[in-house]
Amino acid sequence: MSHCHTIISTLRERGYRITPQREMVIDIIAHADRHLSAEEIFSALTTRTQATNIATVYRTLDMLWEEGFACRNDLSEGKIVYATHKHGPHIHLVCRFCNQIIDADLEILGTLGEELQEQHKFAADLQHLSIFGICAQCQT
Amino acid sequence: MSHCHTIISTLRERGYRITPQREMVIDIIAHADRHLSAEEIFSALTTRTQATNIATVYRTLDMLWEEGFACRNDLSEGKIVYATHKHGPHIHLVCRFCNQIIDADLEILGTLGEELQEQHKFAADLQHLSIFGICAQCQT
DNA sequence: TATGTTATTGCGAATATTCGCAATAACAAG
DNA sequence: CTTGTTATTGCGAATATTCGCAATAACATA
Repeated sequence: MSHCHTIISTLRERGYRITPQREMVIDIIAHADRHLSAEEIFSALTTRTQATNIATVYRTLDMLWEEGFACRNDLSEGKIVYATHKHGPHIHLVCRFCNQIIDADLEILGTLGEELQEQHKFAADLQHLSIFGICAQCQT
Repeated sequence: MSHCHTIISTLRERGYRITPQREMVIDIIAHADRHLSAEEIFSALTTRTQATNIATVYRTLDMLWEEGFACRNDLSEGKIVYATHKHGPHIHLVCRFCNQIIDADLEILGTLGEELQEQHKFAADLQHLSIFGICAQCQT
């Protein structure tokens, strides 16, 4: 089953209604090779259908983010960008210069989740974690 | 030397000009007991002076964030909030329900910084790290 | 398949954030 | 203290994001 269909059937199981708009938004960000802004997603959407609206795009993206299927990064350049979590949970290394996103395995965090729970009674959602910094190419 | 003055003199050393507006914004967020939105900071500012503007507030907050003196969190509730890093670098545990921010010591991350450098050649800026999740009170 | 419930959409308005540019003011140097 | 350079401000416009509400449509049930 493709990545899109996995997301869609999971959403259905969780009680969400699957609308064409939601399917198309999921399809667009799942097949993008980089993070997209809401405006970019909206304009990709309008090439497929006129029955759409930017507010719906924002709502869908928020929902996907809350359900753990998209990441959401304020790159401090006037907009927020979105992408799907393609291959299961992982953390995002966001380059401040080129805005490239590198995926890293969750296990690099070691016992961080347990430690936060022990020391601060905090249930961390590490699947949403984005770490800002500078990537290899931009360190020159 | 107070926390505000430390920030201000460091900014001056780094070549920034210190304006009354900047001093007041720093003072406001440094003495707040929680994260403030730009609008809240702006209205606190207008009680002190009329010579001010919301765009300047945003620009000052961005600058403080870039220089590592403020954190900046998209709480996904329609606005971004800001606060100073009061007692040296630390990470922020942000509760998704009550928006409370808990400070945690950087050392809880262990060797994460080194590992990211080794495995991904990524120079992580861990002083800006915010981890979302659910705090103790909201876990009931 | 037809129907009822209610989540979701589209729209327009409200709010939040950034941008461009001319005027101002911080501060280094004389 | 005065002057020159130029970073910073204030303003208004542009853009980005959210909100309220009536109309629509997804889907469970019969």
